[in-house]
Amino acid sequence: MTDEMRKRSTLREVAELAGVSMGTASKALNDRQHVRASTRVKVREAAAALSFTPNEAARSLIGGQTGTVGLITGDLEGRFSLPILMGAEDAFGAGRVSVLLCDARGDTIREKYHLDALLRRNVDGIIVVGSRTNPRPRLSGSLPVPVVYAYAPSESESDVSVVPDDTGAGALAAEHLLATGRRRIAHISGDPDYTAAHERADGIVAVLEQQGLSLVQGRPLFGAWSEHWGRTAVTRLLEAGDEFDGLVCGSDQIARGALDALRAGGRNVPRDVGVIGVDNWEPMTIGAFPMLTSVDLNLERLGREAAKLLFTSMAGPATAGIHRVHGRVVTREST
Amino acid sequence: MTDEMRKRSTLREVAELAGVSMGTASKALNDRQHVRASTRVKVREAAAALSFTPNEAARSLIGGQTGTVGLITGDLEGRFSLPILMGAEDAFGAGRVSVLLCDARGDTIREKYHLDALLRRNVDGIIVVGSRTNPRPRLSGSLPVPVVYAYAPSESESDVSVVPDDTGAGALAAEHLLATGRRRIAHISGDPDYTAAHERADGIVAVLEQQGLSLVQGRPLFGAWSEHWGRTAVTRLLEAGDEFDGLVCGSDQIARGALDALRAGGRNVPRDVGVIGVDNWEPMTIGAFPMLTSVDLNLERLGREAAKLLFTSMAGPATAGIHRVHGRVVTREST
DNA sequence: CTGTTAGCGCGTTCAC
DNA sequence: GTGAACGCGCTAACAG
Repeated sequence: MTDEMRKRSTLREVAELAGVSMGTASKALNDRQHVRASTRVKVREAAAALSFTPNEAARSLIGGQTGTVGLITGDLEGRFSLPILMGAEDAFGAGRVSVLLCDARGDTIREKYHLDALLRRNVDGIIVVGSRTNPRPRLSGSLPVPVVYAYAPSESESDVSVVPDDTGAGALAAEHLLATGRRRIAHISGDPDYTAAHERADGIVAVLEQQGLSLVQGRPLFGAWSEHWGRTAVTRLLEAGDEFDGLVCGSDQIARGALDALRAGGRNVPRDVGVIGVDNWEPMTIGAFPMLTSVDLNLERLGREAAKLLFTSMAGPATAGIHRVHGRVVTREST
Repeated sequence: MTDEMRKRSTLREVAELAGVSMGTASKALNDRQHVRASTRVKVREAAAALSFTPNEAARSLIGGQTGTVGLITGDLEGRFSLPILMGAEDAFGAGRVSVLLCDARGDTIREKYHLDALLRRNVDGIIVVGSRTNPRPRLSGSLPVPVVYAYAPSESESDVSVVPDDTGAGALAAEHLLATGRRRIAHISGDPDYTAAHERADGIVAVLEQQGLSLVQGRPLFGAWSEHWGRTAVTRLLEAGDEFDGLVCGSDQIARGALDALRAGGRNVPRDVGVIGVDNWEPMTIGAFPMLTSVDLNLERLGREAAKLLFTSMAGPATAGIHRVHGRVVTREST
């Protein structure tokens, strides 16, 4: 661009400017012993004058570690990857570790491609983020670095995986509705191809059964993770005439549609029906009218957990298997 | 973890296994000349057997380039950063360049911190993504690598910036409403601290004036980028009794709130009022009822543009100043 | 065509 | 307390 294309300065230049040898300069800058205080100051000043930044490539060539981890995601929107990224930065301590983010777009070929790029760059570890919680095939080949699977667990039990506790999330939602006095509870969820849809439903049903209750219509209504489906499903429920006073929606988007249809059907939320969603996706929950109660899956925590597990895996073996991160209910106006 | 902790193999090992020297092995693997075909095959096989991946750190130590760019974002949600990330991957060719993503969370201290980390890692270039289109201070210091500012332009004209064409977006929205026969057009927008709010309004007003028209109520209603504000503002408009048949909303979220309030006020969309938003954020637009027409700011294109500009900056000076990326109207049911 | 050598920038021995 | 020498893994230039 302009004047800013200052060439990067090297340790040798710093040493020359300070009038010492490279070895001394190195020690001075890295806070090592056997350097006189006055020399240290001289070197530091020289480094500052040249705005010297050590070359990580050279450094990692020696140490074998790069201070870099790879994050391969299949999650286009970043709804899951970004909290995980932020969690990773938190867990590692910002600056100490940098994150290489690759978007595989759910494509195995691209995934392999990015994996190669990450290995060439000698990442110290890899986090693989899925776009749904269905188990996924492990990364192919035997890798020279630890891998942690986040959101979508690996099919292999010997891998380390961190997933949201979807069964628990369903249970939390059901318990919350029961606690607010609802007894006739319906459940609308998304695409039945998603493991999460079934697990959340299982969690709900288990809680209801403990109270001798069952779902309105006897089963969940599966469809799609969309507002449209939320409207359609509620309309059907209303037409069927099965009265209900509590509604668990498989996602906040479904819940938004449900709120619309309930209002259109003359039902007041929360007076006539309590509604709870899952995800606690704020643009959806805060924007809703009334504001939507939702189960937060604690994805940032999931991200931090994944980062911590990767961190321990980098030192030695970490506990293999599936780690579950619990959610929490965020209460708003709809219940 | 388990057996997979295979040590990384080096070129020397490949060379030994293939029974050649390192130099030859290097040439063979890098498709360089002066290697017999049979030798090349032998080396390749050895490399495959050891699942050898070249060490980029060593390679970049020689070439001075790391094949890595930094992306510093202040955009928490990733609404802008991720399209830009994907655009960058597209533009560079996936795998050739990897992206280090840092989240500065709008904090100057963190930004400086991450900048340092990126420089230590010898990135070939940096893209800075803002969370709003207001001009922002340039990265401090004279940097040894090119920088491109995306979404939020640099305050300095001598930097390279890429921003959405907000004035144009407003104009597109107004033109679209006029084209569908609306004449009495109101405009609800977000936080007036955002440059984007004013520019979009300017674009709308300019188009209306060309037709001898002006905004209902004579000026835009500024507030917040929320559904709540959309509802409030429309309610006020309806109460004021100023009739309108077209409504430009500064964001899709505002538009969602507006749709709700219009329905509550007995107005049919699109029959009585045509509504158009900005962002084309699909969870919002597709989920709306009726589905929302919106101006797409073409952020992926903005991302690709930023990546291309960075790419050219890496070779030589690129055109300084602010580059604007035009939006487009995505027509749905609300107009 | 293939092998040998030097050196990228840095940290870490060792001698001094 | 300081400096010189070696090597991390790789490529480039030259020698054979």
